[in-house]
Amino acid sequence: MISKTYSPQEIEEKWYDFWIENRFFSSTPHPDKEPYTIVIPPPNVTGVLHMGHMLNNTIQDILVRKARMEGKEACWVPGTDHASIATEAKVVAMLKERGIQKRDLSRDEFLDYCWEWTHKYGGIILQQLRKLGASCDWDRTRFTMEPDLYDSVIDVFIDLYTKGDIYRGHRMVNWDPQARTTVSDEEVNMKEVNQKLVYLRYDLEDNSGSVTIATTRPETIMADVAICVNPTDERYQHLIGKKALIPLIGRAIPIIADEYVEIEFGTGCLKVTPAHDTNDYELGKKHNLPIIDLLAEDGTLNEKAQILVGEDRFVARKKIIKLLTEAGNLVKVEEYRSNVGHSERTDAVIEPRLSEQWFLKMQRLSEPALEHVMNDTIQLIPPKFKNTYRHWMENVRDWNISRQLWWGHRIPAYYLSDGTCIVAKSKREALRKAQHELQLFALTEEDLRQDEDVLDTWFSSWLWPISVFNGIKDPENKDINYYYPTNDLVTAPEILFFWVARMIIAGYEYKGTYPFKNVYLTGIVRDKQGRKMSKSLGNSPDPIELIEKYGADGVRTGMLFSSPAGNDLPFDEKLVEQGRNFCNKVWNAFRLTQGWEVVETTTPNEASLRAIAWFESRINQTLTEVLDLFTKFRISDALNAVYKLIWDDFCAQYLEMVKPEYGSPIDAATYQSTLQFFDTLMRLTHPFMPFITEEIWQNMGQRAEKETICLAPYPQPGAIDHAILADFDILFELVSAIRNLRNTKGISPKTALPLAIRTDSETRYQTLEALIRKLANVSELTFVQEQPEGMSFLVRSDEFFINLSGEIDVDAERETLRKELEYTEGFLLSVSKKLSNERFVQNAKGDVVEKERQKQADAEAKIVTIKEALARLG
RNA sequence: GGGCUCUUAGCUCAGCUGGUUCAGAGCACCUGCCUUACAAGCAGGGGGUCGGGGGUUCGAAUCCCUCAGGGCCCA
Repeated sequence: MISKTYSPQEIEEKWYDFWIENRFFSSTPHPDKEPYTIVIPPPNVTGVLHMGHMLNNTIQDILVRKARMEGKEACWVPGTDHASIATEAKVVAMLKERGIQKRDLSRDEFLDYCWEWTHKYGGIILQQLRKLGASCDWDRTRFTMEPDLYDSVIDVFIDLYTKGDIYRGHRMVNWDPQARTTVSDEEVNMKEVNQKLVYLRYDLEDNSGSVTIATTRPETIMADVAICVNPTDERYQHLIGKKALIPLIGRAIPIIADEYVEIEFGTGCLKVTPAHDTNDYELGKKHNLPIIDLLAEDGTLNEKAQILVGEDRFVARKKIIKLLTEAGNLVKVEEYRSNVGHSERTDAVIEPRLSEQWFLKMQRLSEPALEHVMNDTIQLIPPKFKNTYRHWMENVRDWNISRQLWWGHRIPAYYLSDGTCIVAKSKREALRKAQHELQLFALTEEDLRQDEDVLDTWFSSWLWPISVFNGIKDPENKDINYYYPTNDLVTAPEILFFWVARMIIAGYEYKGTYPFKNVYLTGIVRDKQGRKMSKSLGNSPDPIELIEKYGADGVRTGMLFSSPAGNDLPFDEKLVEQGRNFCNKVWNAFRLTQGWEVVETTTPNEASLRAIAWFESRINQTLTEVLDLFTKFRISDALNAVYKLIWDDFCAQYLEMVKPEYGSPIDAATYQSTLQFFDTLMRLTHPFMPFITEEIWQNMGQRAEKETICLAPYPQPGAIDHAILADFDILFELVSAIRNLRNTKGISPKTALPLAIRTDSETRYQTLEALIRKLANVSELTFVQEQPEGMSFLVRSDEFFINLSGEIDVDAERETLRKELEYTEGFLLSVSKKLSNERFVQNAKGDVVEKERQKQADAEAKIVTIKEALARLG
């Protein structure tokens, strides 16, 4: 006997192993088949599965499974990226536990630990994806640090450098003093914090007075190189050209004028500190001011500060206020709220810092990437992201691609002792270049020093759709030619610029075409309070535990129930519960059919014949709808349509129609049709719920040894008989009305009732008679012209009577009819008003007017029926 | 401060290029049921002036303006 509830645990592993053993998900180029390709957004190699991954990968799996069933050569490439900062942070923490400091290790030693970490934890997230049912081609698993992908990154760097797109320069960058590396603008989170705005008096060098400036960063005054006022500010005209003395250290700096200074802010006098503020840096360049950098890379003050050397910037800030107070330079302190950048990785306050970095020029590269999104060659879903994308691309800044880290692709630049820089694939290559191009024949490899920095992780993942097929190193290989451009990319909107835009750029630069046709941007999974789910907040359920509790299919559908593209998904375990319940529903429908005794000798009864004809059309109608929703990437809506088809139409209606009497067998023809429908439904549902559909599909008939629903054809819609669908809508209304009557009168569903119908279309009800009897438990069905004894009610314009001995509440019935009449008359009035409005008849489209006329006629007929019924009640 | 976006039932959302008295779905809720597939279920039911105001139109949840509030991105 089959279990009463569906038990996913026993089934999921069995089928996943079966799929893998038979390599159903592995793909090779088949020139005669249409390819369908997705590359996974590579998760951090150090990561574990979170709710965002679940949503994201469920959607990818649905798309790829459907394509596979549609006969396409489906290829979903999995993999991970090396995540420089995140991985280093974890490795550093691991070393700390073992009592080892990163700075005590050589680069190679440290990298050994990184690999150790990667090998230990690197596979976890991919293993977890299997639990979800992900149908990736695991043989193609890639990692951004594996040799071919590593080489691709280096080759691209050299290529872009040779083209003149990569340059080295001093720039103000975002410095994370805790991680001791640069981070990109995108990795800086602005947070509003309370600060102190400190007013400081600088005495003039000529003793003619003083000037007061306001600053939030008093610890940087030792790096001041000027004081700037607005040239139109009358208060300070007399000061321009004079010199002021920096408090505590007494260095003289000029007072200059520039429109940049806001007269209203603070005192209208700005201290200019080019090394420690981006705007000041620009101002300094404009006025040819020197640069004094008083911060070390760990955020402490260096010897250039002269005082407080070695103190952390925040400690120094407190201490210097005390010193300034003692020296009598402190005028006042105000509370001030402003935005301060924090590192996404370490949450340290970002320091604008001047340093030598590598940059990629974005202007030329971004042009095709902007154009082809705007003209929909690449489609963003939902399209509202086009605006955001354009805004970013039109204001794109050069990309700082160097990171002061060790774990990553080391920049292939080699320096001679005089600082000359040679970009080459290897030290040997660099040496050869130096010897030939610079005529330095005496040079040895010992004289070359490789750049210490690695490339930004995104500088490897932007090649992902190409490099996973080795399309950089071997541009004409079979795989890249077949699978590229890929079809769909599914990812989170937060990395639209980090990653998506840059992949598009790389696609056009290296393949001359788009990397993917559609970008589906999922929502962000949030908790009930609207907060983003994150590990640090601890507000996220463990996805694996969820799967164990509800089953992978339940979790997949649960996540999808309320997640239209681009909209956030407020997660609620109730959704997953609903998903599990759905599985159970399907399971029990299967149980029902398995319990039937089938006899070959009898033929289908009238109810079954009608039911089969109806469901045939109904299934085709839904199929058409689902396929259309898929083309619009409305996956959640597609699931909902499938859900309703199975639960409402198949289980609640169809199965009840064909279900034999208790203890009676079912005829073979009806049984076969039902199984056929079930088969179609399972194939339709398989992309959403791969495990349970495979289990049922395998058990509902004889299957060949290596047959799988994964490769069974996806259902295609056939003809829809709209007349029968319309008839059944009336049937359902009628059955509902009778059940409602039973409910309000307290009549058991087991009590059969006689039904009389007064109608102009008897044939319609004649064809439905068997079903009316069965679904509403009607004992006899007659057609009448006059009112018989009993209760009456309306469905559309037809009147129905049920003889309930002695239980008629005439007043209540009259009241119901009166309400119905009132409503219908109101309806008729509004329709008639519309039709008597000449401008409506003139302006509205013909079919709209025609519809209104139909409504008018229907309403009039209905009013007549109601009035007659009322008249009979007296 | 600039740009984008959103506001519809108690909750989460759907309602495309205006056209049924148009206001919908799921969950939640209420009533009655252990009916021989399923209580993770069955049958039935209530619930909203579509954020406020103004405008365009024969007709507005849908288009325009404005106000209020939320979110995201950028400075």
